[in-house]
Amino acid sequence: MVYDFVGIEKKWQEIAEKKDLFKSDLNSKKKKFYCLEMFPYPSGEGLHMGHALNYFVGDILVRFKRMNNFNVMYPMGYDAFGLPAENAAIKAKTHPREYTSKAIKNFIKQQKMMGISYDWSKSFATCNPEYYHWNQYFFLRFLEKGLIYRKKAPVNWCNKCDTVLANEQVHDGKCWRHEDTNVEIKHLEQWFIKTTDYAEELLEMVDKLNWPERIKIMQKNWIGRSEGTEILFEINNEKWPIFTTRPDTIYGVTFMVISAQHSRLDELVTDEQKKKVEKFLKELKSVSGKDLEKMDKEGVFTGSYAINPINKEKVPIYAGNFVVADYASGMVMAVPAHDQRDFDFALKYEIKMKPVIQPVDFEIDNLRLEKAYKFPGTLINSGEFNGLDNEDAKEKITDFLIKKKIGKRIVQYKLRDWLVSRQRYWGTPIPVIYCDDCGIVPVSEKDLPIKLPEDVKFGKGNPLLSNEKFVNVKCPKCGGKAKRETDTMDTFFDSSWYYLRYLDNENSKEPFAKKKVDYWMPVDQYIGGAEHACMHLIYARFFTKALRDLGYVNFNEPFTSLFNQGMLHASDGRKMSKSLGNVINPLDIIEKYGSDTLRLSLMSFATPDKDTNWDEKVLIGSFKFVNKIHDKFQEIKIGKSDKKIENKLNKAIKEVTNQIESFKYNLAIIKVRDLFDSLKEEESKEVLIKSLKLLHPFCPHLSCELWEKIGEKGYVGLMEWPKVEESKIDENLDKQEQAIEDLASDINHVVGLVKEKNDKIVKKCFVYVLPNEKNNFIENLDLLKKKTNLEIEIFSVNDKNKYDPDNKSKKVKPGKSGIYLE
RNA sequence: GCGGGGGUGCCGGAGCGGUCAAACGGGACAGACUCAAGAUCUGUUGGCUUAGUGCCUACGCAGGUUCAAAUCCUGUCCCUCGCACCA
Repeated sequence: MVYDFVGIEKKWQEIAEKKDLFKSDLNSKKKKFYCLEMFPYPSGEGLHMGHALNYFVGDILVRFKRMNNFNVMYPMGYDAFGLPAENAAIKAKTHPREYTSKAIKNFIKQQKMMGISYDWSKSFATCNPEYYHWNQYFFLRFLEKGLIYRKKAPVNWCNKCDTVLANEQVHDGKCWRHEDTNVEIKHLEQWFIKTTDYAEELLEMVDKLNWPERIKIMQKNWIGRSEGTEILFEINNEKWPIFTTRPDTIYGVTFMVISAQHSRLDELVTDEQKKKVEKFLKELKSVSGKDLEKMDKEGVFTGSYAINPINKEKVPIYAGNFVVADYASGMVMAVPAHDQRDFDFALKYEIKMKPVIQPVDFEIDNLRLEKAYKFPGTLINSGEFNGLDNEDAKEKITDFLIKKKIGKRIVQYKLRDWLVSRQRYWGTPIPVIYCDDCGIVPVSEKDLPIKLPEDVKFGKGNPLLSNEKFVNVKCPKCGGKAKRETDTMDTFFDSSWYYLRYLDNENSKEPFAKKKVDYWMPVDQYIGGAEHACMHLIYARFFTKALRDLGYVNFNEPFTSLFNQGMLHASDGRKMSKSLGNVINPLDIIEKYGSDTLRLSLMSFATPDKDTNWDEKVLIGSFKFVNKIHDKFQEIKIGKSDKKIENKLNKAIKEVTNQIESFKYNLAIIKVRDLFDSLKEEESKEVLIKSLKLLHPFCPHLSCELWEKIGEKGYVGLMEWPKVEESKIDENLDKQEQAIEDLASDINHVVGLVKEKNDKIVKKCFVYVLPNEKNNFIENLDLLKKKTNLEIEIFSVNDKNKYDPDNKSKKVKPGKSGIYLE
């Protein structure tokens, strides 16, 4: 009978939807399990294979958890704001809202066709005012709390996006969305969120998370904690703090470098040097258009000097391209003898070097240095600290500076505050009004949501500026003329708390009811790609902590466990992308083979966390299997099962359970397949029921169909997961099976030899076995015949009437039978 | 440069101290079924050797630890991903 996967899959999808089978239940007595996949960005292209992989990983787990008596929350929504949609809409000459809602409809249709068991009643899209209302609400709360502030700062600007970017959105000096576009530094006044307030906690709690190690490492590196000393250098009678992790080298300072982007650079530039500095800054801009990687360390003398507080030495201050403006104080003390960057710079500009650490194995003082010496040693040229071990000296010198009130111990982080304003249309309007008299005035809460106006002109610059009704408002404080903020929020703001909104998505009074969030949160299993390690996953963690401190939630971390599915590349090993023309659309596969086959294939050809290349061949094995068992169940008789299958079944239950729990779906599928391959034409109802339950997470539609076929009622996916019956697991049965395998393999081997050597065609096989083993072979005679394709006769060695012309029964040992062929 | 992950048979990919010439799938070859094809089922698929044995060579390369290594350690090469002048 033909396996009509299209009809079967549609049938069961409709049943699930009509009966609302996957609805979560706030009042359940069961243990809760909140499973979440990173919500997609609905593009016009529809779902890609990576989405499919992501959702299958989650759906398998969820179906398994439901069957294991968990009250499951499994929602899906759409990260619908954002630049790509805005750009795509402009290109298609349509409105972003229209473009997005079309894309979302398409996504939903595709996700339903995949048979993912979401509770659709929880869904929402972030571009709707019912959602972004609460973005604005939280923005105001943060503003109130001092967690959001506005400042002029050197910010990253992408010319293609026409907007500023957060630090996290700059990869390799390029825009995260435009690999070919260098990010420019602009000095602009922007909104920032004080993520750095939580740097320490974000770092500390990483270790407690059940997340992939590499993600944790990436976050730790991103947060980048380092301990050091802040030292006050005197410049033009003013104290300037600088940060160093090497206070032990302070006597070796021969110059200072201030970042070329430093906001106070001007103060240091003397009139004589002004032209040179300006020239340098100009050149710097043109250089930034080239390859940042190959950029040399360059700089220019500012004309000013700093006084080293420890020895009162006067050292020149340079402006340099290699100093990061917004890390620590944006200026460094340079110790060319012991830091490679400073060394390179000093060499280039012929600045003197002064070694202050004496290595153990050579005389540094008498050597012309070829590179900086960065290793341990003893202090020299360092006044009263001479002779100290340098590690020791770090402490002693810092203590000394503290005592003199010219230094302190501080901790620095690489993590920057989160720049959240964007000069684009398709995002949440920032609820702030600028009044000439009152300054920055937050929009009153009762006026929320500030709706994104539909009527705008797209072109150069922020489209919101084109709607005067939106822009020109009265000041809420004084009633005078005022202008509305036209920047919108970074869409990462939207995705920082969406997991909370699912739990109460229809609430119009508050972002969510605390009671519901208390029950469901934190997310027990989060699933998504690794590309968000240092963006979404940091923002969401930050947001949770901020909400906790504002009293909205009572937990510390949003995502207890995280699973990263591997990257699925095209068959040529390259990224799947439209421009390369190597994209495989999951829908095409589903139409051709069915969603169960796609799921089974994606999950069985490698562990799901491994990066893989797509290969259409992987479908073949799964498709064969699915067809095979479909056919098998058309004929199957319900009756009795033997001990062998019960042994296999129970072992499978045990193993599959463990393997699903550890995401080793590929191995679980092997066991399930082996089990189904072993089912005979007649099996007991119990065996069939349990087997179908094991199959269900991997082939939800087919398992339902076969469930019905064997006369069972209800939905398999809501039945209880089978329990292992240890008493039915019998190692002896495995051994017996192994004995048959071994014998068959021996016979085949010898048949081969005989054929080769004597050119003899074997017709019959006589087997001599120990009396206690004979039964097993007799019982499995058919199997032996099948495997060897021979007539077989079995004799016990003590059988006096046995036919044994070559006396092969002499060879018989326990576990080893004699064979005679003729 | 720093930090992750990885290099396994014709291919994809398990395995992560002994039970490993290495799960499972694909492919190839052979056989059964069939008028025939497909599907299905069975077997074979590193080399030599052998009436079912024994040996050799193998898990990127080179060493080492161990009675024993695909599995542990060291070095090295290659691929891949993330961060990148953070003082």
